[in-house]
Amino acid sequence: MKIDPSSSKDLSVQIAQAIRDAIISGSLRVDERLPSETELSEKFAVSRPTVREALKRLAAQSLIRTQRGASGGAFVNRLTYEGAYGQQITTSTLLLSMNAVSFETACEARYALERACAPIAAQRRKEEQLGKMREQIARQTAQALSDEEFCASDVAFHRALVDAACNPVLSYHLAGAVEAMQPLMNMITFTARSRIKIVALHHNIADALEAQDATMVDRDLQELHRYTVELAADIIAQKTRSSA
Amino acid sequence: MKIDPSSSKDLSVQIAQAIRDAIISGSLRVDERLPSETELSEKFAVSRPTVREALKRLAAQSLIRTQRGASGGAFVNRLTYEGAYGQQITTSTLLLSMNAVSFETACEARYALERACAPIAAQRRKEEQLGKMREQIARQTAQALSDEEFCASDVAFHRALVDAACNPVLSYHLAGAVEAMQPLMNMITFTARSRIKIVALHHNIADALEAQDATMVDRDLQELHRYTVELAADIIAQKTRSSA
DNA sequence: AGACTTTTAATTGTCTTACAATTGAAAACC
DNA sequence: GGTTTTCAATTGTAAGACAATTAAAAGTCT
Repeated sequence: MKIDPSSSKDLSVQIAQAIRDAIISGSLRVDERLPSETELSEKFAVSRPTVREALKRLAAQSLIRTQRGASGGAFVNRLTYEGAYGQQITTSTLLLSMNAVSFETACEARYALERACAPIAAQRRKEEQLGKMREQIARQTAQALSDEEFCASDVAFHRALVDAACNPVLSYHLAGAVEAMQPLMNMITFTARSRIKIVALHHNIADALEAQDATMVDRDLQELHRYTVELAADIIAQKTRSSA
Repeated sequence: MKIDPSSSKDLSVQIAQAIRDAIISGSLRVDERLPSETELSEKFAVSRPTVREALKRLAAQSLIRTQRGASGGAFVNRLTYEGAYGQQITTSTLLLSMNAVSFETACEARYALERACAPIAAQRRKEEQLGKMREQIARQTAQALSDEEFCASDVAFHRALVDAACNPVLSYHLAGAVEAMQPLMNMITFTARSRIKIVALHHNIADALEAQDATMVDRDLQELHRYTVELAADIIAQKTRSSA
């Protein structure tokens, strides 16, 4: 672990990089304790605030966690699926919100990926995910939900569908695609009629999944995709009209 | 912008969160300059090192960039696709390496997602991506590549395939799935015979894409998936034999 | 001896002050 | 007017101090 003080890069960046490399290469294992901040500052020949800035960088990526007190210190984090989901979702959401991605583009990506999960999900679906899906359908049907709540329930339904594939890596990749759409979906106002149609499709999907009919699931997802884009197009048309 | 000093959370975490929220909500716009560290420390009533730790957290997520000198400071970053790709890939790679994901699981996710791009790619493929694919095929055929180089070229080929769908959101999501497999793929030794088979499939894929034959692309990707898993299974069997 | 309490030492979190390095802009000069 | 110099603002880094936290060690009582 050495750094180059003459490099153009900031010291805290170099130190963070050095520790990151040590973690990735495996020379620092999960749950292993890093040297104390004082020791690190001696090792790298920098001040403690500089070491701390480096550690905060790593903490922001949840590569390490810190604990106070005797026998405290910085520890290498296991990157859990839950943690990775979170990072994935915030990055995806930010990417979409900052780059003026069209609704069509984001929606196309989302449904393409979701349809990829469908055949696997149809094959492996368990009672647990089917239950979650039906639970969300019930929410969407019975209760008087706001548009935001309806949208959140929609996301929960689709996540259950993805999870039904029983492939955590797939769930991880899809998390970003599905959740990041939520801010865009929130712009849509779901009328009573459109809700009925969406819930009906959700019903079909859950039934088809239970019957392990991958073709049917795919068809309904396609229809849901088409209909969602149609709804969004209506909203945009309305806005254009009102501003004209 | 206020924070709660009595909260159980660290001040630098709270400050980072406050600024992050301001960015996400849009009250801080892209390329806008944040107040100087001194001003922030007065505003939040904390010391400058604490503010700095907060800023480093944000910089680690590339939400901001800093510049020294007069008229320097911290600026809100636009999260570019390139930047997001990078974060996506490192997170995905770390997730796979730290969680003992089986080759089959990761491979299934990757090919399922890639096959989702195929129909769109077949429809929209441009000369540019076809060229890149053929270029990588040529590399894989002609030159004497190490296993790592062959593998890297393979990744480049598949990224070109994904990019052919002309949907940057899709490319972003796939970047993690494809690139994160590389460390796992690097464990495979590609014999002359297996290379010939893989390159033949790449050829078929490129041809089918040019002919806009989505069905054929899908079939070849399935075969590539099957063959890759078979190769990996051989390696694992060899290792088990040699250790027994 | 065993359970409970107190002390202690290690470690991170934060503050203060200071100086170095960088850089754009204003001022001075030719 | 153009060039150079100076300056001031800002981030980067350093050093030292104290507060807060926490686990372990030491002490104490039953």
